[in-house]
Amino acid sequence: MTATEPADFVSRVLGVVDSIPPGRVMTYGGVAAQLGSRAARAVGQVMARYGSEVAWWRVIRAGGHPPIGHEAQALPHYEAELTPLLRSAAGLPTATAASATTTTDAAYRVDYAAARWSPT
DNA sequence: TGGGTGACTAAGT
DNA sequence: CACTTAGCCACCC
Repeated sequence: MTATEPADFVSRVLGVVDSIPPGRVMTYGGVAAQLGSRAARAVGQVMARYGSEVAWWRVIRAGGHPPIGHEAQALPHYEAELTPLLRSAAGLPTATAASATTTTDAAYRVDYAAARWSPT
């Protein structure tokens, strides 16, 4: 009921994410692009609310960094799916203290160049 | 109905 | 490559 149908964006985003095969990753912007929108942030919001039911770890940011606040949670998932990963600084974390401000601080990164997947 | 937030992106330094 | 600033879109209260 109501005018807004929950199957507008949420179901569509979840559908695309669920459509991503194991060992592959897609950026928020890529998922949003499949929906015909550029609301990469909205996709992240949907994931935060309903992502619990989908492979959110298969969805990463443009730079190849995993979702903020969930890097440690996604890491074991990537290893389980054999997703191509890259160690920060070629294996040795710079350990240059914490960035503090926004952005990530993950000690690893996803090889989006090799794991990026595009829908047929 | 309106305002604020955010699992983002791109460009510049 | 990493950090900073500005822009955009959809969802939540």
